[in-house]
Amino acid sequence: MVLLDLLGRRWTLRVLWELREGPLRFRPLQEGCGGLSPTVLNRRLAELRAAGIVASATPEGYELTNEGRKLLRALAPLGDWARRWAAPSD
Amino acid sequence: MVLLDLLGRRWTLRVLWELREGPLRFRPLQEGCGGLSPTVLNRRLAELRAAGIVASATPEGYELTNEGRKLLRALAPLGDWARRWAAPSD
DNA sequence: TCCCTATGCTACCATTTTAGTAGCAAAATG
DNA sequence: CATTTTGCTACTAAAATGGTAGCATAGGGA
Repeated sequence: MVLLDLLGRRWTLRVLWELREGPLRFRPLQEGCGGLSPTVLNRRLAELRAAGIVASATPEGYELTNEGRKLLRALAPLGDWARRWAAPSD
Repeated sequence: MVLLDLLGRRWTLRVLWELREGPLRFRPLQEGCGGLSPTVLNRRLAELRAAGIVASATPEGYELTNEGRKLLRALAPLGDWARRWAAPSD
């Protein structure tokens, strides 16, 4: 599972998550991720761009490609699970 | 997303993946993950047990809890996406 | 009993990854 | 020009991971 290797890196999933509602520029994205270092953010962006999941910075900022949006949709059930999981009263 | 923090650690997703078909003992699990160090495997197992996703070693070995199985099902669309993604000819 | 194996797990240290801060070059704005 | 914002890199320290060895316990023969 090459995918697990890519997604199984710190901040990768989080970056995708931050981009779920539209383009973001470098620094807003950085802050959205809780202020991760530009070093790592840039590395993750490079990896995600190489994988065709995130598009290079347009005038609007970084955004998901079509593939990226599909990936995010594939991740949706995970979000549902997480909500129930975070609520121990269920 | 606390979940992203947990899953966004090396080998976490992989460990879940390895346990998808049934219980595994420590060393087989280690080998299934490509020979990751027992240090990290043990840490990941501890985290997953604390999260209620993996059950402590029974006589059969480690296995997913009900929650863990649900999580794996939530991860299934991800696997589908990954297959298409890994095949650029699609 | 003793020996052998397998179990889960920890100690130790080297390597890799990430964090944290500063700062650069290019483009846009005034 | 001066200023701001852009994406991004350099640098060092901290943290995570990798790799190997080994422990304590439990079980199974001889």
